[in-house]
Amino acid sequence: MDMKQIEAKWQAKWEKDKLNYFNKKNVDKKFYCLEMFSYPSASKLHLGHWYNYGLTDSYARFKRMKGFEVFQPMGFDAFGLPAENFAIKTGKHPELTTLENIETMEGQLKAMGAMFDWNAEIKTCMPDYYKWTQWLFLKLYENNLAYRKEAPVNWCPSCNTVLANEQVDDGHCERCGTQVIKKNLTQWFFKITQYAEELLSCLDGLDWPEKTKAMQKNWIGKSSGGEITFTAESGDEFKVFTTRADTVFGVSYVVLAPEHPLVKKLTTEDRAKDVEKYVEETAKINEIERLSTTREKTGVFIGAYAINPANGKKVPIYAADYVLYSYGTGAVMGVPAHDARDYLFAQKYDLPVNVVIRNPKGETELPYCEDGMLVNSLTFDGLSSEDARKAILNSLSKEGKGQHKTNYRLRDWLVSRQRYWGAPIPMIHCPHCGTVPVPYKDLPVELPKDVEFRPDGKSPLAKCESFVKVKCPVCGADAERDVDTLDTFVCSSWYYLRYPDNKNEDMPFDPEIINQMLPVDKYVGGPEHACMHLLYARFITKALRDMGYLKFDEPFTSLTHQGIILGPDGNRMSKSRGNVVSPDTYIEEFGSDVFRLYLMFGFDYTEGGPWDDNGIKSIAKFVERIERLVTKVCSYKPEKNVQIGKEEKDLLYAEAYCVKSVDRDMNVFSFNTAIARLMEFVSAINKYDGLSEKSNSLILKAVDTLILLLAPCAPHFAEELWAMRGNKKSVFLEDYPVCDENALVKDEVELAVQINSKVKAKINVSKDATDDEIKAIALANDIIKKIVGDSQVVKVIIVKGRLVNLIVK
RNA sequence: GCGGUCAUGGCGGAAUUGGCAGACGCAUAAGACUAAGGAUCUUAUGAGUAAUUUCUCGUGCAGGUUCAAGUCCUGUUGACCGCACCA
Repeated sequence: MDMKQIEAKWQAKWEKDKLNYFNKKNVDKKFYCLEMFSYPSASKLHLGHWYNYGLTDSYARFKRMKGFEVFQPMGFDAFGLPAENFAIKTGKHPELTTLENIETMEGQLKAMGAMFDWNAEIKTCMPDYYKWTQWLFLKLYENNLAYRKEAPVNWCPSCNTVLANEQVDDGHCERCGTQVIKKNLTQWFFKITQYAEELLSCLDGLDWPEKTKAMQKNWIGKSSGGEITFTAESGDEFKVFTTRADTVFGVSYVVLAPEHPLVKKLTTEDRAKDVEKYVEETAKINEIERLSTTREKTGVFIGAYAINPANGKKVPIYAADYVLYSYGTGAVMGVPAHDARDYLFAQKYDLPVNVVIRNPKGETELPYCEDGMLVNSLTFDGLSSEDARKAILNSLSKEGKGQHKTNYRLRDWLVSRQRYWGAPIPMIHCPHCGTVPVPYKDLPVELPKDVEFRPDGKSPLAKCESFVKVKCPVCGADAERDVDTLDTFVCSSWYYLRYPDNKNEDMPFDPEIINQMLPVDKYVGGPEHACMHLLYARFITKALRDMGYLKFDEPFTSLTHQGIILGPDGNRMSKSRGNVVSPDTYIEEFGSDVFRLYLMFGFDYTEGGPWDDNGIKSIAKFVERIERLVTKVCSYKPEKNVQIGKEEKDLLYAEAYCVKSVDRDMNVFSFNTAIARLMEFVSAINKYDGLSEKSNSLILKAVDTLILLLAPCAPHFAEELWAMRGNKKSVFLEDYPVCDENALVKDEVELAVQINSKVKAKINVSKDATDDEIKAIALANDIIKKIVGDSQVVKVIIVKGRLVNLIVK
C-alpha cells in the first residue's frame, strides 16, 4: 500500500467533511482532550512532539469512537527567550522567525494526521491573544492579586543585562564568563500564595499521577509553627519563623538573611567592612548551593544583639547565607542544641549550646532534634514538645511577641521580565498618580516592532520612546509605560480557556461557553511541568473563579505525563551530543501510521526510553500482514448459518478478549499492550482462516472488529481498509466494538497447583467448581499424589481462577 | 543539597495491583515453501542441571513481613527528572 498516497487522500477527505471539527450541538457529550502546546522552535517537530501529540491523538480518536464529542485543539506558546536570543545573534526579528517556525510546524502537525480542530488554533504572540493576557493581568491587579516589590535578578555586570537562570553557568555569564551577581529591581508579582492552602487541599480530588501531586505538595511546602518577635537593642523588631517554638529558651543567636534590610541598619561600625564583604559574596551564590546541607555553614556577626522575648536574654545577631530572605520571614533563631545546622554553626563560631529538650527515653545526645520533654524553660519545664509549642506561642501572643503561623515554601510568582519578546505589562507610571492600569478599552498594549533588543542594561522596551511615552489615563500628565514584559508562563496559564472561544473579540472567553467546555477532561504533557506551569494554571483558574468568570475549581480533571524518548545512546537528545533522531526520515520511509504505531508499541508511554529503530520494521511487517489478511477476506461470501464448534469458540474468545483488553488499555494510555493484543488477534484470525472448514461470516466479523480497534492507532491505514471492506462512511463515525462477555466465559479453567507455594502441576476444573471439588481434583492429580505421599495437607488456599496452594507437613 | 521517579532475559518491554515471572515484539537457531529469499509460514529460545515429563537458581544489592513478594516494609547502590528567569 502506498502510505503517502493514502495519508494525503484521507487527510483531504477529513478536512473536506469537517470530520475533526468540534460540533457545538453535541456539547453535552464533550470530551476536552488537551496536549501541552509547543514552543515554535526552528528545529521543527521532534520525536517528543510526535510522542505527545501523535499518541494522545490516538487516545482522542479512541474517545471519539466511544461516543464522545472530542475537542482537541492545538496552538503555539510563541513568546520566549530563544527567539529573542536568536534575534540577537542573527538580527532576524523574533516575530519573523516565530511565525515562520509556526508555519512549518503547522504543516508537519497536519501531516501527522491528528484530529486537531484548527478552527480553535491560538498563537500567544498575536495581539488578539495577548490582549487578553494583559486583560488577565489587569483583573489580577484589580483584585489585589498583582503587586510590585523589589526582588533580586541575575545580573551580568559586563554585558550589563539581566540573565535567566539557564544563562548562568556555574555562577558565571554564559556569554562572557563574568561572575554573575544579584541585583534588586522593582518587579511585578502575582499573589499565588493567597491560594496556597486551596492549591494544596484540592490535589486530593484530582486524577493526576501521585508523583506529580507529591511534587506539588512539597513545592507548596506547608509547615505549621509560629512567628516570634525579637527586638534589637536599637528597638527594631523582627520576626523569626519556627516550627520548634518549644526550643525558644535554647536560643543562643539569631540569623538574618544577608539581604534582610535590617542587616545594613543594625550592623555596627566596627563590623561594617566584614558584613559588607559577606553580603557581596552571598550575591554570587545561587540558592541551591546556599541550601545545601553538606556545604560548610558560613556567617558573620553584625555587632548587634537582640532580646529573646521568652526569657529576656541578649543574643548576638548574625548574617548567614543559609537563611533565605524569600522564605518565611528571612530570619531564624539559632538553637544549637536541637538543630543539626545550628549545632554546626555554633561550633564554628563558638556560640553557647543550651539544652532545653531532654530525651525522655534515654541519653540526650546533641544535637537532639526530636521531640522530648522541656527543661531549663522556666514555667514550661516538664511539658512535652508538642504541648510546649502551643503553650509558649499562646503565652508570647499575650504579650504581642508571637503567634501561631502556618508557613508555605511557595513564593509569589514573579512575572516581570526585562525582555523584548513577551506581552507588555499593561501598566503606566505617572509622576502624580503613581502606578495606573491601562484602561481596558486601550488594550492591547501592542509590542512595538522596531526596537533595539540587543542587551545594554535596560529593558529593550525602555529604549523605544514611542512606546514609553504616554499620557496618564487618570490625570493626562506625561507618564511612562511599564517597560517589562510578562513571563511566558502567564500566557500559558490560561490558554486552555481561550481555545473553545478563540475568536471572541469582546472577551477573553464567553463564560457560558467555557463553563460548558471545561474543565479539560484529559491533559497530556511532560512531567517537567509538574510544579510550575501546572500550578500556575490552577492558580489562575481559581482566581478567575473567584472573580465570577468560571464555575469550576480545577482546570485539568485528569492528567497524564508522557515519558521522554532519549537518543539511541541513552542520553537526552541534543544537537551537541549529536544523537538527535528526526521523525522525518522514518515517516518518509514507512509513513506516519507505521511511525505512530511503533512509538505506541516500543515504549511504556509514561516512561519513554532510548530510541531503537530495530522494531519499526517489525511494525511495518505487522501492518503488511493485516493488509494481506483484509485483501484476502474481501472476496469471502458470508454464509447464512454458522456452526459454532470449538474452533469457532476460540476465535470468538480471541475477538472478545481483544476488544476488552484494547478498550481498557487505550483508556489508560497503555498503548504498548493494546498493540500486543491486536497482534495476538491477527494471529488468531490467521490461524482460524487456515482451517479447511471455517465460517466466512465469523472471519469477516473478526476482521471488521480488528479494523475498528486499529483505527485510532493507524487512522489513515484503517480508513483505507474500511473502504476496501466496502464501507462508504469514515471508520471514525462507527461505534467502538463492544465486548461479547459471553464469549469470554470458558467452560473449563486451568489452575496451577502449588505445594508449599511452589507450582508443581496444572489442573483443569469446571468454571463453577466449588472449593471442595477443586481440592479433590488437585489431590487426585498423579504428580501431586506422588509428592504429597503420606504427608498431611494442613491447609488449602484457593485463589479463584488462578491457583490452589496445598500446605503440606 | 532538597523534592520526585525508576531498576525485570542478549534488547524494547508484560505481569489482571500480593497469586503460575518473562505476554507481545526484536534478535538468534532449526525447519517448511522456493529457481532464489533480506519475503512468507511453523517451531524453539531466562540461567544452570538433567538429557522423555528432573531438580535448582532467578526481577540492582542486603534484610524483613506473608501460605505466597517484581509488587508491601527497612536499609543500601546506581540512573534519570525538577528546583522558581528554558518552555
